[in-house]
Amino acid sequence: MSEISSRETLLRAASRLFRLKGYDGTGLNEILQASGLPKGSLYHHFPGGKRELAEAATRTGGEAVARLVERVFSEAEDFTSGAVKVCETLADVIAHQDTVLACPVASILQAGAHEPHLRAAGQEVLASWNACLVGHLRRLGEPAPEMAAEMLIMQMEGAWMLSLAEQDGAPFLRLAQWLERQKAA
Amino acid sequence: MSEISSRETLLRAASRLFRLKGYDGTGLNEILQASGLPKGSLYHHFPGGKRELAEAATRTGGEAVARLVERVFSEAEDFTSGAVKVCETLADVIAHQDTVLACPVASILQAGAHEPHLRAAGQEVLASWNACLVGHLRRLGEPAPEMAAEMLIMQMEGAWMLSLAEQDGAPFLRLAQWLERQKAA
Amino acid sequence: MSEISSRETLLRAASRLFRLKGYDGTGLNEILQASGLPKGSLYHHFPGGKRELAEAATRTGGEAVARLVERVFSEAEDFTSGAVKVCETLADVIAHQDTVLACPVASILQAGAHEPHLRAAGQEVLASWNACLVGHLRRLGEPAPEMAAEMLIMQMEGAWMLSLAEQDGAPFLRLAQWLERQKAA
Amino acid sequence: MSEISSRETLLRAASRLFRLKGYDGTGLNEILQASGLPKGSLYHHFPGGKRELAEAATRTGGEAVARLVERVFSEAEDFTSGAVKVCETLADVIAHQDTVLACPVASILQAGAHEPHLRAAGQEVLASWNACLVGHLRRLGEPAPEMAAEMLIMQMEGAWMLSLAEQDGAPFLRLAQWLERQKAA
DNA sequence: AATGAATGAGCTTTCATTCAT
DNA sequence: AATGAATGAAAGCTCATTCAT
Repeated sequence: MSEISSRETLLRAASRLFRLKGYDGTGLNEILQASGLPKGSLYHHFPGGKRELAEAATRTGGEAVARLVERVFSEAEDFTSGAVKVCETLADVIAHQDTVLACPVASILQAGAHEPHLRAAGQEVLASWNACLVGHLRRLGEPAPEMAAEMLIMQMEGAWMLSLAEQDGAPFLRLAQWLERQKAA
Repeated sequence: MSEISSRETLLRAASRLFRLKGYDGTGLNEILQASGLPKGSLYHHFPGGKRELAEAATRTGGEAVARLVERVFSEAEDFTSGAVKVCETLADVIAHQDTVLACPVASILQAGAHEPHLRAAGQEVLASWNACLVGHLRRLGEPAPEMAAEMLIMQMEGAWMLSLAEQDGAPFLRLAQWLERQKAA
Repeated sequence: MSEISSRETLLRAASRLFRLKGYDGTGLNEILQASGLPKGSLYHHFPGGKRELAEAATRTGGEAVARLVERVFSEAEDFTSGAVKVCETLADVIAHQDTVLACPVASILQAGAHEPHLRAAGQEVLASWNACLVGHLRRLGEPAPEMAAEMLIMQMEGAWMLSLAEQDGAPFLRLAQWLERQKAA
Repeated sequence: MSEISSRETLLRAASRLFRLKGYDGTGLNEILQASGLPKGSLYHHFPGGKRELAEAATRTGGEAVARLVERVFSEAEDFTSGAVKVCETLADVIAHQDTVLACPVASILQAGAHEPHLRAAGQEVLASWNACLVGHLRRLGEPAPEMAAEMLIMQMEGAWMLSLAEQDGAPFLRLAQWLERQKAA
């Protein structure tokens, strides 16, 4: 029980900090301190050290986004309404944070050059988002589901980057607005 | 003469390494070694240290992209053909690198949480891209130039992130393809 | 066990070196090398780094002097004989060193301008000497114990400074001689 | 003209900073910046670098004290009144500083262990004070002029150290008060 | 599945000094 | 008697990790 809790606590603190300061900008001590766990406990839950913790945190963060997409598109009537709802929800999540956190994938991809496992974890998460979207778009009869899915992911990644720069979720709202206009046209 | 060259050399090495491994993932020693300069010379050219060097490198990298956009859109006949050309060129640039480097803005924005100057530099570069695009789109009679410009930037940032994940410029080519289809529709 | 020993070793080496070369003149590497301990171990025992180490070393050195004063004055029959004995003992200690070390307080007080904690540590040590002396002088029926205590401390600090300049403990012997003459008068 | 001024400016800034932060705690850049002189000018006026500058600054600071002693004792009618006046003047000087500066000799003596020239400079200054005092005391018919002179120097060095600790010139006033009581007795 | 003391390589930065002009 | 760019050694400190318990 407390075991699960420890791992979970560690993962939550790590995910937040990696998204806040990046993989290389976050120290292990910082994570331990934020999670209130004893110093030596990290290597019990994550024998692979910082790398393994970051992989797991990336997947954890990625799954949260995947769940959001899954939930929204399960009830969506078409591509546009689903995409708009996802963007609005992300803008809302960001608005409730005091600091805008980066996309969990973006925050560890940069370290991919010296940590290939992290790049692989990022690729997997992106692939999972893609698979989730493609499934729903196919079901909704979208003409080119693969392309539409990848484009939405690109746009969301871009909106997330701009939100990070502006420290405001507004780019997601502008993306939502644009998606609606595209449909109207 | 050699002064300019030293500063330039440092800037070039720094820009490449920051885009390869991120701000926090790149050590000063690494940059010095890559530029072949002696240890003490960095603080002569950049008294503000790593931070100042990264700011300058970000602006340098940002200007290169701005020049590309400017050159392409100066000769473009409409929004789509310009956007497509820019994407194809970036895909081509990436294809000629042995490792895919991140967008110069994305690579330092992550450190913005603990280095506000870097976030500001990233914001400035994004704003300069935006201004450049808006000017051309207005000239080309694009109906909503501000929105179109921001959307293109979002899509390019997203494509760059996916390219980083895949270690291949293909996402830029798929974005170009999608842009052409949008126009046809 | 070895923990205590490590901390103690570090403290001893630091105390000696700070008194020999001053706070700012002593490097951490020097202290580590003198104590034979590995580089990373300092921050384990003294998380506050050089500052914390110097504070502790100052108090350690200050207590040694306080113990000497306490021991001598416990057996002294009057102020003068106690003061003379303390001075002669210090002169003897100095004669047995190959280099004259500064007073532990004087050696860190100079850095007080940029390290307020060190000034505070020095003040505390001086106050402890004063309290110790005042207690004994009161017991011995000295007419103005506070003034006599402070004067003796001043004279000893001065003698220590002259000893440092001459690299010889003779000033303490001359102070002892003067103290005896004063009484006779 | 400007040559003399430059050297003088440098000396004044150096003297203040060495007394404030000690020899090893003061950087050359700091001195240059405080004096507003160009970077390369230091080695023209003081080819021996930091060491030579500190030697000269020590002598400069020492002479100021010697002049004070000379002036006061020229008009003094006996040892006690002269000593009291010197102490009161120093207390007054200190009261007009925002930070208490160390004795110019004490501030460089600590570095004597690795800079023998500095120790020598300190010894010379102390000797000059002693000579000045002995001359006057002999003239005034003081019974043991050498001993009285050295004792006064010791007491003043000690008072200066306590003033540094307390960041207040009061110890000099208490020394003056004690000197008067001694005479009365 | 837990701990925290211990480690040494690495970090960014400042240092006193030199040298070509 | 002047300059300021250039230098590399050394500074204090943090890092991810290991290991004995």
